[in-house]
Amino acid sequence: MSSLARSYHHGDLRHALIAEAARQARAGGPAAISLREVTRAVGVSPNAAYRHFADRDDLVRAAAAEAQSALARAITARVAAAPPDLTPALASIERLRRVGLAYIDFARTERGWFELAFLTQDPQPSEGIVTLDAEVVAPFQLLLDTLDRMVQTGALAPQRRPLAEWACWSSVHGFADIAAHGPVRWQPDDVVDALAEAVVEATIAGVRGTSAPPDEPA
Amino acid sequence: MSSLARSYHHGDLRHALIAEAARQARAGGPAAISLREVTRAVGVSPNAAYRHFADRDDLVRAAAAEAQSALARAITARVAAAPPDLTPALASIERLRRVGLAYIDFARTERGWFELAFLTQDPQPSEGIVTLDAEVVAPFQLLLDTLDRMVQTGALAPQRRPLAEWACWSSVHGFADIAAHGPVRWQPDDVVDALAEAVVEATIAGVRGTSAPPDEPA
DNA sequence: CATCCATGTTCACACCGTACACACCTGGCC
DNA sequence: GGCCAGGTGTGTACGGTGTGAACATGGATG
Repeated sequence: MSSLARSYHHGDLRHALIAEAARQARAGGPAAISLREVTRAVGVSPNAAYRHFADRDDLVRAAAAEAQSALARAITARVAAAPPDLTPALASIERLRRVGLAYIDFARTERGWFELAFLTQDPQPSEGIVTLDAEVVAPFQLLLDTLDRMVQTGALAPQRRPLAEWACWSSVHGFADIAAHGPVRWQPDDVVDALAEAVVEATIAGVRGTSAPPDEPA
Repeated sequence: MSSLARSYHHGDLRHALIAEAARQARAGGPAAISLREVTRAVGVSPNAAYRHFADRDDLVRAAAAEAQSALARAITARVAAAPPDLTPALASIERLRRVGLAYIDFARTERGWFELAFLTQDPQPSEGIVTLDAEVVAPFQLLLDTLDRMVQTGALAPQRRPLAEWACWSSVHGFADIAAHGPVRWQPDDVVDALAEAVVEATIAGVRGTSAPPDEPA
């Protein structure tokens, strides 16, 4: 029952299907997920998937959760690699910078997962009005925490805290999308890097109310 | 030859197919464009499309151009409706505000076309390095013009002009995408309106470098 | 009138998602 | 131990899709 694999029942088909779906989406995005090909790769008949998912969309959504956590992991890794010898205020600002740059880099290097992670979740929950925090996903929560920490360390004036997450997420997500799908995509990497840095710095300066540097420090 | 329709040759099948494809994408986005259904609606056999497009993707790209010009029209209409009694500097700022809000509104009210307009254009042109302005689409050109006009009227310091288009486009496009696909989508309209306004104002202030509270721990 | 060729048609194929009926294990009952 | 129930995977089938190859048409051109 425990270590006997491949008998007739798979053992943990659900997770195997999700993993394979995520693998396929990595290259071609959500559209590249084929239910038949996923089941084929796992070595099971196409209809076996219907024992674990309502339909193809249901499988894709499960894979999307996987992609979101991959994004969250990329961000936390980059945040953890920050230099340790900073004042609390500067450290919290550095953290925001790293959240933004990691988000953008993820969109560029893992375009398929980025598309997958940002899929429209279909219907609003039956409940009447949804508080935003209710369906917040991990990557967004990381941003909220970071901004809160900036307030604690004095790097962000408390009256600037409200709505700051939208300004930050908008500009970083927007540039990430442009870098992944827009015209910027065909530019050389170092050009995109420079643009990304400029956008993130402008965003940080914008939420803090300090004026952005017109020139780039070498 | 001229007014004889429906004989055997369609007359202007190419444009008819593009129009129908755009019509289908309006509701469900690019994925909702079905080559067979498009040809069916136009009253022609599926493979007739292959006389005018290399494959389905080619048709979708043609429809995407249509969506882009619809976005450009929405923006110019909103810009044209600006109050006429403003100083040049204020008028140019008001114009930037209207470009941003029109972009966001288009994403919310014409989600399918918004997705369609922002499709990844596949391969970079055979030419080595592409200047960005080369493949600039109409909506982006409107933004560039607006920023240039702000410099002319003194509403934007010339040294802040470079890269300003990326800061603006990023945050506005990012919020548009979040409002169209992200969690914000399920919020009541007036909440989204308020957020949109806040994001646009923050973007304008950020680009111009105007903000009140001086708080510099650096 | 004869002919060319762009345009549209027909047939065929492989693939997809999925509904339905059936086959197989496995765990809980007697 | 034997048996039954039900969760899990299979087989078959249907209608949909994009697309290739061969064929038909009919308007423009000699």
